[in-house]
Amino acid sequence: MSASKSISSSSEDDSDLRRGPWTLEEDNLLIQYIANHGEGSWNLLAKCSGLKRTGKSCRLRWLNYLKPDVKHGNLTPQEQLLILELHSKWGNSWSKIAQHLPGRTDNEIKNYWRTRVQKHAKHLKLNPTAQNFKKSLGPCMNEAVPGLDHHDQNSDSEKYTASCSSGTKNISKVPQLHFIDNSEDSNFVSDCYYVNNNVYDMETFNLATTSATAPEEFGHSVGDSQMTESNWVNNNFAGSMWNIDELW
DNA sequence: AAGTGACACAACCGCCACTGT
DNA sequence: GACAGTGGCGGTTGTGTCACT
Repeated sequence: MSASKSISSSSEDDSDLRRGPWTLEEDNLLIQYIANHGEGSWNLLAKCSGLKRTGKSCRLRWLNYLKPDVKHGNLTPQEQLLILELHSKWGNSWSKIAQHLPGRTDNEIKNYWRTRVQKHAKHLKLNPTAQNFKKSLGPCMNEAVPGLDHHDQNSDSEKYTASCSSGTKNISKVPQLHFIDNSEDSNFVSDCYYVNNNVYDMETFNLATTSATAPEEFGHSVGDSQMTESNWVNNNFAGSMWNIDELW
């Protein structure tokens, strides 16, 4: 957008646009502008702020990275579980899922799903979108969620304890759901989730714990008898089962 | 120590829905 | 009612970093 460019054609406007990673300077410009004028009107923002970016790009940068309440850093086990739950419920409606994970963006969740969950599902020779995968997740996940809305409203701060923590990119150091490929580890039955010594059967999602943990140990009261074993997902599972040291 | 492969993340693209004119 | 513009969403790709050989 140099002054020397007096000839303005649409193609030239396009070529004048910056792409690729944002610089610190651009970030500051965007932050400053939004601080003064607020969010929204992204195209106008893009024009008036002096940024050589599209409105879309500005919006994306702000929402996914610069916005103050955006959490950076690793997804907590609770968040990971929630994503699994919500995805089993809503599919790839990332923005919808993101609404239930304060501070997390749809982009981040989408990335998480694609890079980890989907990949591991592939290793398991399951299509996460396929019927059997959903089926295996669905019943217990759906059952595990009844309090979901209510969680969202009441316990955000306690449930979502994600911190920005390290800021390092070494995600693998964080406790995560482990999807063990049985082709590599013959100790595991096929189609199982393996989480912290517990094996979760993909077919029924029964808890076949190797640590002799009875379902009732999760200390929940389940009104619905058919979901007794599955409710670990939503209750103490996340809170008590995850132990970084044990996992690593 | 160097090279290679895998992984995670940021950003872009295209499409769709909504709103205002 | 039709059209144009804008914003939002989901899918995809490119790049940088890390781990392993």
